[in-house]
Amino acid sequence: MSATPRPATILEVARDAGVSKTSVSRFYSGERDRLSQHMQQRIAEAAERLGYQPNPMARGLKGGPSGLVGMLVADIRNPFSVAVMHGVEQACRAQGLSLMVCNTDNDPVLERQHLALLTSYRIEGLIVNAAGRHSEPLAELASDGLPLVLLDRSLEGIAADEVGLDNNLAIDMALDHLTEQGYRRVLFVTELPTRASSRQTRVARFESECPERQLAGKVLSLDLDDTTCLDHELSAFLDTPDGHPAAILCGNGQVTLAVTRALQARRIPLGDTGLMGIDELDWCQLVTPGVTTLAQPTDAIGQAAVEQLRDRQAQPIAPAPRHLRFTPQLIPRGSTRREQSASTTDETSP
Amino acid sequence: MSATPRPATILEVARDAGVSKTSVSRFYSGERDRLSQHMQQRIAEAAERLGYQPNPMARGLKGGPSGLVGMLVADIRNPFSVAVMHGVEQACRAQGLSLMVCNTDNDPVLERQHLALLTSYRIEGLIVNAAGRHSEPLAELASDGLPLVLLDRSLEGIAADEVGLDNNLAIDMALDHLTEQGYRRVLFVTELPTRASSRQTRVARFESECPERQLAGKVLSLDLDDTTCLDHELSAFLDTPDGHPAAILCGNGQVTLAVTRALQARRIPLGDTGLMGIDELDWCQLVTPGVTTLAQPTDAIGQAAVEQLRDRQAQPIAPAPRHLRFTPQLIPRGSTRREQSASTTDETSP
DNA sequence: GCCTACTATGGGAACGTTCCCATTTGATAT
DNA sequence: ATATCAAATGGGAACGTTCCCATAGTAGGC
Repeated sequence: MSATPRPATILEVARDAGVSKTSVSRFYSGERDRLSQHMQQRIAEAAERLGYQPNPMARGLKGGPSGLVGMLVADIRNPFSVAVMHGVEQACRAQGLSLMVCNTDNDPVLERQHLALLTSYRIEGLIVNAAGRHSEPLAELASDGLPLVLLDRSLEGIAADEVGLDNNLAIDMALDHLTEQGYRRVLFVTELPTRASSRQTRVARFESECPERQLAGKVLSLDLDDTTCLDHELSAFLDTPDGHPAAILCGNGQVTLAVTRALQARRIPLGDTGLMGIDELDWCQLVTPGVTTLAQPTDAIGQAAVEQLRDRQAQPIAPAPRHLRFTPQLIPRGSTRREQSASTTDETSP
Repeated sequence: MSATPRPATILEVARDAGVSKTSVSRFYSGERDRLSQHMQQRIAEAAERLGYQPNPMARGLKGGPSGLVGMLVADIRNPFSVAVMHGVEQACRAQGLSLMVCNTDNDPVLERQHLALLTSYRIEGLIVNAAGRHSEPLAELASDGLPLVLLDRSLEGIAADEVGLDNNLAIDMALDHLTEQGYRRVLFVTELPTRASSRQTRVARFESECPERQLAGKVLSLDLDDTTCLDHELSAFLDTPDGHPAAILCGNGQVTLAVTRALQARRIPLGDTGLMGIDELDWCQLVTPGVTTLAQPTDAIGQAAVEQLRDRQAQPIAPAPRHLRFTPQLIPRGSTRREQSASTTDETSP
């Protein structure tokens, strides 16, 4: 109905309090200790009266700190990303920072566009969960000195802090668990590893560790949109029993979902054929015997990312990139318990 | 390493092109038709050369259009919210708008805070999926003339556009389906309806429609954190068989998750006891016979929200609030198919 | 030829901050 | 006393835009 009533400005507060705008500015720029008690009180009162709130636009124009942190998420519909984002949010809140999240939908063009938006808003740091192995604009930003944290992957030619799962450890834990449960053949299903370094790391570790454990390991990397391929490869793997119990290890939540669907479509009971996934999901305990997972400490990861940003900001001269690797938590469930499917009773007795 | 190289300004472009900054400004403010062809070309070239990009801060300061749309999400971990958000994003992109999303975590204080941030960035419209029934700051914003769209709920004392599910229709469809499948007793489980109007609408419709269909309806509203309450009430409902087949209707995805967990903990097979949920989720087809759902057209809802915003922006004088109600899609699955377990009316089987 | 009207351009004052540089105190050291 | 210094405050020039209001030219109507 009415036109927007212009919010109070610093000048009005200053007039109302009978002081200079500089003092009010100081009051709001964390230089309160330079002001006398008396002045602080008068400013606080005037500001309260007028409902004053600093205008970040004007602040940003002049080059002051924006209190803004940007976050680039490759796929907002990935529960892992959302969970980490939640951790990031909490940490930002605790630090008095505001978070601006952009979803790139795995599209480099969008990424570029959002990056432009974020930088134009003078973000003080950027947390990236990007697609791809390489990003020109990101590299540029990093070399311009913008504090940067890479989530769950590294990017070629960018020396930035990295926060994520300890991928080697995760694979080791998964293989240990599967070995313990008596599986001797493992199929590692992952999305295209060319798209993310963490996937590559996992694949590499898987390939080097399987022999160590006398496991017959095989890697299947695919585009999740192509479901026929998954079906086909799954059949190929499962239809050559060779007497050894087989298990499938899924590289992330999306894969776990796709594989579980495929298995269910072929009416393959879980447990007998082992199933294990990286990333814990809502439904993992719901689908029949439960799906064993390696849960990532998403909150901790998000929080650590913000902390890294702050550290780097505080440093006058950029320190060497640090890599933080978190330990996953094994949540064992029925999908990797063989004894329950009593058909194959073997060496291990209760 | 190096200090951030200051991006080019409008003045530099103007100098480089040998024109005035006003002309450059016009070039970027959608007034190109006021410029001669020759001038347009020169500006375009100079801008290209210098990699110029308008600074939205400075633009926002002066009061120009920000091209920004804000979105307030009550709970980012709710897949429904994320799905709608995705639709909103797409629509914004198509319109050349930027989206700024804030998660309020169902906290009024946070909501207030984020609202302040968004308004300070001069958003041109706001899409709200808020917690609570009433919001002072929101009401204020709305009466100040900010285009506002309420997602999936209305707010007391706010006359804004609303976009969401046709709740009455949804309840009708659910009850029709359950009746058809032969269920005669229905428990409607919902989160606290005091928190959202859409929940209240659904409850009201449920209560008025059950008698019409000769259904024995009962409403259970609860705080999802309190799992013991759910267990207890579920027992009470299911342990008084009275001979009539019973079903549970879940008010949203979170409830469906909680109820499914509870049922599974008590080893109650689905289908025999009916289960149906509003909101489609990843796992609904995975958990054993499949969970019947009413899927919301989330993309369409998100897109409609942005469209509403644009419409309202275009209108010089605020039109009467419009309410857009979408039709859900019934996805029937095993959890509401009785005949399959019709052989045994026995409830406690291994 | 002169007034008006319109088109294409440019100058400069905002917008609300921050921050550099005063200026005004009062205290302390010489 | 005077010089020095720190603490407390204020004035005013940026920051990069937009937009109001000139200023030229150019055309048409009388």
